[in-house]
Amino acid sequence: MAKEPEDTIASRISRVLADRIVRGELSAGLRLRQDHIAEEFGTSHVPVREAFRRLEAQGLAISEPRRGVRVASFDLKEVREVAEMRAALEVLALRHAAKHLTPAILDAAEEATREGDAAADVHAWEEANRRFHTLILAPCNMSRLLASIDDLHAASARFLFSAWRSGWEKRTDHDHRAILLALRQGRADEAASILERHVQWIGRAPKSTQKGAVAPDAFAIVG
Amino acid sequence: MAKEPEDTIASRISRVLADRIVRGELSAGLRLRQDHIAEEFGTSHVPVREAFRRLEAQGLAISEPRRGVRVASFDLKEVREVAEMRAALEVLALRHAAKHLTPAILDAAEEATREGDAAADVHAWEEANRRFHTLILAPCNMSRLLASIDDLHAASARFLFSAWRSGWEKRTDHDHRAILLALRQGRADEAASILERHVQWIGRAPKSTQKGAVAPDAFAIVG
DNA sequence: CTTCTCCAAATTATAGATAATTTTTGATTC
DNA sequence: GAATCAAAAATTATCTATAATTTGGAGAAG
Repeated sequence: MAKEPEDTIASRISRVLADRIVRGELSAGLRLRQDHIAEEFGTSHVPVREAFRRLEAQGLAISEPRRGVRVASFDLKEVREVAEMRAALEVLALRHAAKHLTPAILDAAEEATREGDAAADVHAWEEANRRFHTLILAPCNMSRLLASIDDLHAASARFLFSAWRSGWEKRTDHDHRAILLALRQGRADEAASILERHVQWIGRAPKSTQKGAVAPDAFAIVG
Repeated sequence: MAKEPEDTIASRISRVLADRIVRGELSAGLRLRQDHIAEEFGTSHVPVREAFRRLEAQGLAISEPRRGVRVASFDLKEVREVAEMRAALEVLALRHAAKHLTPAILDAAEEATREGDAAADVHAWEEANRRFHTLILAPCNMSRLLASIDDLHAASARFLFSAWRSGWEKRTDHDHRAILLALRQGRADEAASILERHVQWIGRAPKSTQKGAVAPDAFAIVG
């Protein structure tokens, strides 16, 4: 057993690189040299180039012909753009998912919220947050929509991690609970409008401090 | 001069293949054999594989490891999904674009609508239709959003071409004109809601006739 | 100190080879 | 004649080696 679900080398590489970029281990603008990466993964450059194409499509890397591939940079404008796209698409997904939501799913989503509240660091919080959103949206059963949302979520997480590089304090996610309450009571429209506002909080007036650091309070809700 | 804007062979291949898939020249389920394609384009298989990754990300092809790549199939459910995503994202784009629209842009969009009304075949109509949408949305200046809309537009066009394989009759696009009128009068919200309804007409009850052919009238508006 | 030339490094792409896997074909059996 | 299983062919996925092109910088000339 113990067979890995990643079948091609290229997909494994793109997954690992995407994770590193999102977590901030590879900083914006950094050049991704195919030969180095090939060496690290013990492969040739061919699957590496395929992985680059995938990252490019996800918006995590940009490729300039004959000049190589580098980690995509992102500014506040793009963060807002991603937040608005997520808001629009997650609302759509929730509208379709609502009628398929079961109490069991809502309980699992509530558990995810609790885990987020208890998270020790930003990575644990993000993992729980992502699970919450996935749980309530997946029942829409629209694969293309869910894939797009997933890519946007990764872009959001990247911003979140970069902003919260240092310092993390526990908080309680009231929006998640309000969404769940509305869903339990069958008020799907209200749940959707809370979700819309909730997601759009990302990238709102980060008020960077002197040294480029960012004030954590500006992101009271980053779901 | 006459230098082509496509710099890498891989991007050229993916563009040509995407066009063929959208136009229906490559039918759903067809296997894309890398060596054959490599031979056709006079290249090796490496850029072909890169092109495959791009097509996969666009949802035009699906790749099964060790079993190769085939043209993605699509059913009515996915067409509706794409239509709803387009509606959500185009509304978002228009809301941001509205304040940057100039009379010159609106005139160009009106000209595109006229060309669509006069189109001799479905390909000419689609080209004009696409130009209309691009013209009024591009000023939102959100590159990621516009790229997503473009991919969705390609998926829509694919469905349109497959449904309208035989038979094409001229029509007048009242929705486009209503959108332009609302924009000229500064009623962006109304323009957005017409656009939302307009785009969602795609994939509504195609009522296929006996032989799998589709009744053109079912797609009175396919924008 | 600026500008120019030239060289090294990196990317893009070609060609050919190999192992693994899928598909097809063919032979054998019931 | 149909079904089944094995051999053969085709295809994918990958590696190695190499050519062409381009960028970027090091060092020389003004």
